[in-house]
Amino acid sequence: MLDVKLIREKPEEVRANLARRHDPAKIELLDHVIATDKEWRELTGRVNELRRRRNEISSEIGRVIKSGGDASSLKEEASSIPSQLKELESEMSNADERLRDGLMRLPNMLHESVPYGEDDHDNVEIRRWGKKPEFSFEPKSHAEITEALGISDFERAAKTAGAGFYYLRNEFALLDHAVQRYAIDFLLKRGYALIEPPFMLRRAAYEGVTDLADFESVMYKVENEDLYLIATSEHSVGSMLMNETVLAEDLPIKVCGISPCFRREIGQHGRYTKGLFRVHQFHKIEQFIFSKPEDSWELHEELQRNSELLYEGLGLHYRVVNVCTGDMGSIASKKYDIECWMADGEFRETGSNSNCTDYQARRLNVKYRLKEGAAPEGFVHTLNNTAIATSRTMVALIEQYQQEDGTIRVPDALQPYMNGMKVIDGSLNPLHF
RNA sequence: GCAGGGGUAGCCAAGUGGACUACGGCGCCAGUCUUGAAAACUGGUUCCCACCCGGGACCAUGGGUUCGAAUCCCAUUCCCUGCGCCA
Repeated sequence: MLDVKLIREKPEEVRANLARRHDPAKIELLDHVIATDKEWRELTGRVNELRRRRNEISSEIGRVIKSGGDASSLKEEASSIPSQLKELESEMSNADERLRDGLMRLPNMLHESVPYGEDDHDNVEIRRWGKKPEFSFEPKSHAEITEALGISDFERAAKTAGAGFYYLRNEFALLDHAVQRYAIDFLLKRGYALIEPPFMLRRAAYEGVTDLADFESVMYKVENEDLYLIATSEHSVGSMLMNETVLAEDLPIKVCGISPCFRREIGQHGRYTKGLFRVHQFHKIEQFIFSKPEDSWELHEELQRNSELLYEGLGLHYRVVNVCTGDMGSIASKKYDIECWMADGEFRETGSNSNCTDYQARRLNVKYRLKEGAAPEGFVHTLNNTAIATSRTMVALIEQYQQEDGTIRVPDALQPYMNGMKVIDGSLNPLHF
């Protein structure tokens, strides 16, 4: 959420920033917010004036009664106020609700280093690591490879849960855990606190961390409960400090969040949906940081280095793109995506690194103070970055490490987490169906 | 799930319809004093509107009763204790 004062004081700055997004609806929304804010302030003034009168008369009544006098004429004068007040207050809270709703839908201010562009084609590649894998044979997709090895079963998952689900078997399930432990150990060594958070959140917490439109297209809701399955541990880790004021000396708070992630992925059918690339559930090791405002841009780069080192440790060929203005979601101020090379020759997103500045913190009301006992200094900044999303990382691993005989080489860094296994060949406790 | 007790500012804590402008203490900020610091004293400490005076809101959250609610009523939520259930 943006600071409404920024919108009041520098509306042209906000408008110019919004214009970079190629989304005229957001400009209209800004105008709506400005008008609603004006309306709200006017109503607030009238309500406060009426309340002042009521308070005056009421305390006068109190004084008269205490001194044994007759307050009935004063009471009569006061009796008309509550109904007037109630009407004005309901107008005011209506305006307040519309203002808040508008503010919750206005996106974050984009950082000046975000490249201008219309959609993901305009994202700017800033780095490429490793070599494109060379094969003496026609490389296959991870779905083909793993089904042939008997370690994945997408068909039966479609039968029992629908498209976008999977049964991972034996080496594949082990690989899922191996990449998680690999990422966890990497972050533990760097001082990140390990947190396994709630896998469901209430709406009030959720609204603080996510774009409201996501509720329609992304979130699974639990029936008859005010609970939503989390789409990433970013959401439950981020909302952990909701309505709290932390000490500056405790910042930055660096967290390694681990959780399953659940996503409906409405409207994504047909977009590279075969196999494990786009699924309704996966595991993710997430990096999350609460920081002082002045530190967030440096920490954004630290998070980026962490992700790249993780992929380099796995020997995966990847590139980094600076996400352009037209491809940016509403929460982040700046975002880097990491894209790994896949067997069809394309680089596809496997992770995403965002500096959300104070946008989430203002929604969640997470502040910091300089000393114990001091008044709050301001809102913290929040950052989040994928460490490893198991599904997509495994797609890249399997497709880049596939061998001509249909087996998959296990990267050195993962072998300790795979009980020393060097090659995945489907021989671990095979299932004959 | 049932029964009882509770939630007051950064922390502790008083307050059961009008003296609440929420007592008091600790912490924190500023000033006075001091070579400097401590102590002492004075003012301040959350949010909103106006920002010059000032006004409004906030006692877990949301409603209600009343001229007036931290205080009374209802719902929700969280914590504690006991019982029940349970991996």
